[in-house]
Amino acid sequence: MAIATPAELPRWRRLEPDARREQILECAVRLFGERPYAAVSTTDIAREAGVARGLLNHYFGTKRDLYLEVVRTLVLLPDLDDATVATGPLKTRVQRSVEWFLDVVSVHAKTFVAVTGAEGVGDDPEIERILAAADDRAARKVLQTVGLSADVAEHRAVIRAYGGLVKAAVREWVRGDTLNREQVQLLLSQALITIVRDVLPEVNP
Amino acid sequence: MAIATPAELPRWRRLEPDARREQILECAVRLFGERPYAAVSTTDIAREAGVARGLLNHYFGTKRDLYLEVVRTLVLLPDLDDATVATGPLKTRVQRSVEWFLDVVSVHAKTFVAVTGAEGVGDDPEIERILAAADDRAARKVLQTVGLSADVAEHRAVIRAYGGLVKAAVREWVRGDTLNREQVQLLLSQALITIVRDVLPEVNP
DNA sequence: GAGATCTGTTGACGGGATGCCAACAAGGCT
DNA sequence: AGCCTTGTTGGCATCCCGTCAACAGATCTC
Repeated sequence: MAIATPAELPRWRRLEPDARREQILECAVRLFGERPYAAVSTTDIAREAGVARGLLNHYFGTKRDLYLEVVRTLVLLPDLDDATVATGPLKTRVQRSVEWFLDVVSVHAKTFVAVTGAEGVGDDPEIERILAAADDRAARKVLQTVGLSADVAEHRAVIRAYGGLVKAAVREWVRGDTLNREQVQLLLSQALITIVRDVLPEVNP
Repeated sequence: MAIATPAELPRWRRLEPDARREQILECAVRLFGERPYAAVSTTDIAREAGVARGLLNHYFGTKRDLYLEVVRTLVLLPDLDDATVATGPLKTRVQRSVEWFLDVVSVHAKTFVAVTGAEGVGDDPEIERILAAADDRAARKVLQTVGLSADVAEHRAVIRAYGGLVKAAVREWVRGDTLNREQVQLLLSQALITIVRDVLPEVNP
């Protein structure tokens, strides 16, 4: 027996602002993760969330603002476990640090590649800023892990550049065809060791 | 004596398809190099080229197609001079190669950073493909310069990853605040030396 | 439980950008 | 001079986005 149909049932449900915002954001993350920015319309996101298009603007401002929120959500990396803050010789610390990072990445591999990948013409200062902040945070962690101060701006800059190597290497790996994890680990470890040993001491003002 | 003014002078000049195409492409390169994709309208490009908007579609198809053409144009790097194909010890060859590269980059610095800059979420397969091809070309050049075969897929993959380091480092430099050219050169040289010496031999199948 | 109130949500409007295409005209040919 | 080729224009139809006034769930009051 079917449930009795009420004469009037609500056409839409009311949600707490935080809940609604979260729900919309989730849909946006999914869609922006699948297709390029321009290929995702606010109509798509609204439909996906089962919501009027105008509501996106109400909660996030412009489409671009929503997009920035998505990026901010995706670039967050979990903090380094205290357990993995290594002691011992440089080589050991570096290797363990790289291992930890690859572990983390391998979980969110697809998303990670999507976020750090896709380089194209048309610098977007705002996005640049967000990613730069994330890179700087990562650089501080790396310096801390290998036992150096994170307060030297030049050192952080070098490590941020090293981050470019990390991303590119992970992309080669996750894309699944060209390098395997061991090879990536070797590359990243050797490079970081050289940087800490031979480069950082020279860029110190 | 001034030239006699004809009663009617042409409202527009006819150009050879190639010439017109080239002219439009130049304007597109300039604008896309300055602002993000979405912030450049076809109207802007058309106005800049002194041409009707519809002509862009006639020559390039969609705005996106024009954009891809711009990317293709920008990622081309001049070939390595034969003169700079170094002989001598590895260290010398590497350093000269890095120097050459930085020279090239410093000319197109602004554009280079714009092209290789991070766009953010939303992998664009087409652009990915174009940039990957360019990276692979660059990787072959590097391998050739340091005197190795470019036929080992794993080696090219490692060097493509190295390209990530190069781009990130150049960005730190060109952005003008964090690293200077000497520091970048040191970083890139040391890293490449380590890669050639300690990494490539290990990833050989 | 009926009405007042609050506010989350809708739907339509205006501005702007894009792709398309038929008509137009510049420049060469006969 | 008139014709022909085809590079070029300009307007139309469509879609996307931001705004905002009006609507209607949900809650409170009496």
